[in-house]
This record gives sequence, C-alpha cells and structure tokens, in this order.
Amino acid sequence: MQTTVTLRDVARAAKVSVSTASRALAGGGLTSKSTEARLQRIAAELGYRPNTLARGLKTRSTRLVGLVVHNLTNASFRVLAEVVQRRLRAEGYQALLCITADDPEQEAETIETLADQRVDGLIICPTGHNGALLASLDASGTPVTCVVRRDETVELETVLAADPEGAYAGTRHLLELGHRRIGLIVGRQETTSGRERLSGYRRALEEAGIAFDPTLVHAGRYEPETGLAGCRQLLDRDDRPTALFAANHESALGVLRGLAERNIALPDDISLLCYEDVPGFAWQRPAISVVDSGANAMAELAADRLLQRLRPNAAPSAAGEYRIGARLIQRQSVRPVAH
Amino acid sequence: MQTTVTLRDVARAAKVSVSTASRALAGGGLTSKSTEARLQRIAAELGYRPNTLARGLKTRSTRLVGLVVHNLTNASFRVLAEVVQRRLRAEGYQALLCITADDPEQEAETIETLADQRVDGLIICPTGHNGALLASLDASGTPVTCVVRRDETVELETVLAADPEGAYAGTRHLLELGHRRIGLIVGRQETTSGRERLSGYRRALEEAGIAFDPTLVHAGRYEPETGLAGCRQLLDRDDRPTALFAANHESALGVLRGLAERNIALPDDISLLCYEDVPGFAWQRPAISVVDSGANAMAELAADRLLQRLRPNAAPSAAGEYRIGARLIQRQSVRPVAH
DNA sequence: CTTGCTTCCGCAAACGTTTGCGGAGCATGG
DNA sequence: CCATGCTCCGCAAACGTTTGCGGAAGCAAG
Repeated sequence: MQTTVTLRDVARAAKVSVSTASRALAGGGLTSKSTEARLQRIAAELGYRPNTLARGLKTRSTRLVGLVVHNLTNASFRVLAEVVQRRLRAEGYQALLCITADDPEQEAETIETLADQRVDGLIICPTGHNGALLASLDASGTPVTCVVRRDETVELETVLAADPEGAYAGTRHLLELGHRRIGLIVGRQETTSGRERLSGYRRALEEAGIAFDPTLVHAGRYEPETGLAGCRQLLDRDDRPTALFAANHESALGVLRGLAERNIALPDDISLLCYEDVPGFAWQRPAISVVDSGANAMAELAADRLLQRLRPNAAPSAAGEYRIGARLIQRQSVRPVAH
Repeated sequence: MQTTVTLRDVARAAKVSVSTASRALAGGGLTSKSTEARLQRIAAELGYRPNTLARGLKTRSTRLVGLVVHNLTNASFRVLAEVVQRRLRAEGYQALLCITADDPEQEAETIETLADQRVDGLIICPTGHNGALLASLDASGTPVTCVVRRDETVELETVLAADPEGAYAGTRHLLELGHRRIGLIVGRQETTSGRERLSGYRRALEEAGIAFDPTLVHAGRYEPETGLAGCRQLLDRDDRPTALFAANHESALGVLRGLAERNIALPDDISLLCYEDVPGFAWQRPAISVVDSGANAMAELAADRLLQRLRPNAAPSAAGEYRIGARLIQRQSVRPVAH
C-alpha cells in the first residue's frame, strides 16, 4: 500500500513551495534553469507522477477522447479503433473505447457517460438518433467528429468513405467484364452508406444503359445472415445473376455460405465482388476481389481532424465533410462473364 | 458554451447546503425522504451531472479500468475487448482500451499512463517484461488480472485458456481419424500458449505411441506469414503430413494460402484443424474445423474476477490461476485419412 | 542612496466533490 | 420539566493540482 507521492512531497523535499514545484515541472521557463533541473531530478527520484484527476479538475482538460463504435468485428470499426488509438496516443491522448451495438439507447447513455468523464473530444460512428446530444456537446466546447456514418439530423464534422464512387467503381468493373445481371446485397436504406452504395450501383448501371431492376437488390443489416438470405433469394431466380456484389465484408461471408449450399463454384459459376477488404479475403481461396473502402485512411483522417480541433488555437467546429476514396483490388473471385 | 451546472447550483436552487445536496443525490438515506426526492427533481430539471474528476479526486476511485491487449485483429483480443467492455459497463465501469502491439516498451508506457489516470483496475494480456510494474500496481491497491497470457516473472491473478488440454483434444481428434503425421504450426516457444499447445500435441502423440518428430512442428508469431512458411516447409517433405494443426486463427489463414499455392484441396488432399474459432471459419467453404479456445468465457471470467476484487469488501489479491476449457467444433476441413 | 526594472518565487484561491463532526429541532420516556 | 436520543442538516476541511497576484531579491542606472 504505497502512499503515493504528491507534488507537496516533491516541494518539501526540494524546500520550495508547491507552486514553484508545479511551475518547475511544467518547464515553461517560469522558474530558473537551476531549480527546474533540480526539481526534475527530485521528482524523478521520488517517483512522482502527477494526479491527472486533480490536474483535469483545475485545467478542465483530461487528455481523454471518447471513441465510440458499433462493434469490433466489423473491419472498419476494428481498424478505426486501432489507428485512432495509436494516433491519439502519439499526441498524448488516451482513447476511451465504447461499444454501442448500433443501439440508440446505448449510444445516448454512452455519450452522457463520456461527457461526465469530461473527455476532451469524441470520435463517433453515430446511430443517427442522438444528433442533438452530440451537437450540444460540440457546441459546448467538446469537439465531436463523426466517422463512417453521418448523423443527418445535425451539422457536425464528418469523415466518410466515398461510397457512391466506390460502389460505382465496383459495379462498373463488373460491367466491363460483361456482366449484365448483377445482384446487390446492400445495407439498410436508413443508413447513409446503404443508400450511397446503392446509388453508386444504380448510376453505373444507368450509364451502361441497363435498366435498374429492384428485385436484384437485397437490403439488410451488415451481417452474414443478410448475405445468406440475399444470396438465396438471388439464386432462386430463373435468370440468375452472373455476378454478386456484397456491400460489406460480413454479408460476403453469408454469400459464401449461400453459394456453397448450392454448390456454386467461385468464380467459375458466378463472380463475387465485395465492398470492404479484410485480411481473410486476401488469404482465402479463391481470394476475394474487393473494393477497399479505405478504412485506414478514414481513421487517420478522423484522428487528424479531431486532434486539429483539440489544439489550443482551436478553430470553432467547422462542420466540414471529408471523403476517403475507395480502391478496387482485383483478386480471383470475379471473372469475365461466359457467353 | 454552456456553463456547466454544478452541485452548488443545485444546492442553491433548493436552498440547502452543498453537503445536503450531495447526500440527497447519493441517496443513502442520509437525508429525509422528502428532501431527497426534491433534490433529485431539481437536479434533473437543471440537468446536473456530477463531475467525475472531482468525485474521483475525493473518493480515490474513478470508475475506470484499463484494458490492454496486443491488437484487435486477433480473435481472442477482439472478443476480449468486446465482452469486457460490455461486462464492465453493466457494473458502471468504463474501459480504457490500450494497444501495445506486444511491445514491452509500449506496454510499460501504457501501464504508467493508466496508473496516472488512477484506473480502479487493470485487465491485461502481458508481454511478460513488465511484471514488476504490474505487481507493484496490484500491491498498491489497483487490482490487476492477467488474461490470455501469463506473466511468469510474477504472481498475479490470471485467467488462461486450457491450452494443453485443447491442443491435446485437437490432435487426439486427428489421431482418432487415422492421421499419423500431423504437422503443427504453433506460437513462439517463449510464450506460455506456444509451449502449452505444443505440449498438448506431444502428449496426445505419445499416448498414441507415436514418436514426436520435431521437424513436423513450425513455430513462429501468430501471423498469416508464419502459417504460410510453416505450410510450405511441411508440404515440401517427402512424407507429407496428412493433417495440419494450425495453432491460431491467423496462421491458419497462411496455411490456407499455402495449400492453394500448391493446389492441395481441403479436405480431400489434406486435413486442417485450427486452434481458435472465428466467424469466417464457420461461413467459408469448406468450413474449418476448430478447437474453440473459449475466448468468450475467458473474457467473461476475467471481467468477473476483476469486478469481484473491485467490490468494497475486496479480498486481498488472490493470485489464483483460472483455466477455461476448450471445445472441439467439427466442421468440414478434416476427414479420416485415406489408406 | 534612491529609483526602477527583471527575475524568481510564495501565498492563497480555486476547480467540484465527499464526509467527519457537531448542532438544531423535535419527540419520547421518566 | 429535564434528560436522552434520534433525525436531519450545515460548516469546513480535504483530495492534488494550477495560476493570478504580489513581494523579495538582485542589479543597473541615475
């Protein structure tokens, strides 16, 4: 039961006042060079570590930022958590990781808790139901940047994937290989990403002079189960699609299973393209072609933006929107259509 | 720029002293029922939220616990993060997630930072190089429980997978199907899990009266590259193994790739069993048989143990060791050996 | 020797809570 | 009517910092 050593102890050992000790350790040149050095030494010898609570109470700045995501299995969120954590730490911040399971209620509770903790900032993938809460946080001096998803009810700094372009590029890739009937398994249309990925798909189709067929798209949650359901539905048609475009990596897993169920071989019998890359896709067989949504870059940018606004000369929350470009990665799961 | 409402404001509005306000909101029956209700109401109306910093400073208890893992891509760590976070929150704690990349230096820094934040407890997968630091934390009243890996330099509460039994069960499963040459791809022998998984493998072999052949095992980091290298090495032998046992899910990815390189079909040409389950394995084709190391249960137990020691009537750090049983899940990637 | 300027440091207040101690009010029992 | 006990509340100190303000030295110039 070590009695933790406080600033008073350091000051007493150095025979100076607490204030001098504080200033010396802060090192802003507020004390003479000699006392500064001396106190640094004594503090080190005593093993002094400042109490962040007390400091935070006084300075109104814990160096904590909240990071809230839906889960950690989704690839975007996983890399988001990893790189944000790393970037923040490099700048002396700590990440407070929270998981909402995409549930507005949990999200609200989480945000409140984080506010109570007096986090300096917040990076969040919003559900879209707590805009007011977020906005008031941001307005009251705790910068909030949204990522991956946009909360449409409110104006906040947001960094997103270039989903329309990504989906466009992906379906266009399939079209160029001769595919005409392309099944799309996409996210719920209440979400930005769901809508945008669908719209990119449509645009590519229309440009190619192909009528949009709504029965070729299956929308649902980003889970393997929707992939499976969508796959079954699409495969049951008389005019079976020659290619499938799964709009996220988890639904692609379901598609894989669905194909296996019916003994449909990839890529011989059908082509599969997937939105979002994940290590397993590169390693498995056949390797899955993807359009990489740029989760890494997105995370980096989100961290950058927030850190920017965390600096002393903070610009007053510019509610900008940033887009991260997508990138097609060709592997083995798509091939030209046979005729 | 809202001026945050403090306890003083509530007290003033209710025309009582700050202390009464504090007690009323705490609700321990230290005030009359009526004032308690009245203050609850007023606090709610004013939107009062207690300042956790001030509270922590006074009570010497933030309700924060550090959670430090090597990364988030490894399945064990991912579910660890998810379930620990969930369990903690259910009890009113917040998780402070840190990532060390299995680097002792980053780990040391992380631990210090967490100590500075005055976390109430720590759940950590240790590198094994900062035992002293952890032990002193634990001794000074901040319970530390290790998970997944044991820090052998020191006595701390630890919850581990039953690796020897798991590996034993897995290779035994293969043996029962007639396999005699079983290639093992395993973790570095400096880690507990690496050694224990190897020892389980050996024991099963010896029980079956098969001589242990060190050239059949390939040890390395838990990464796809290790799996690939190991796979190549094992496949280059004249007497090629009839089954492969990949001792973690990431190396299994490498094995998959290695097999594909040489056009070796699963499970017709060779069997593959994998330690650690991961959603993709169940969905992909052929579905990979695994021995599930029980990451979920491990995480639950770790959280339980720590929470237990966090309770007021805290038992003085019992440095126990807990083991989580493994479970064989048969899917499609292993089959009886052909003769 | 006084004046004025610089450099360095100490005093004390403040941040927003919690909590030991004691006091006021009131009822109860002798 | 007094002693006693109980219930409820306020005073003030404390947790460990940071920081505005003022004062003590030191030194140079007049």
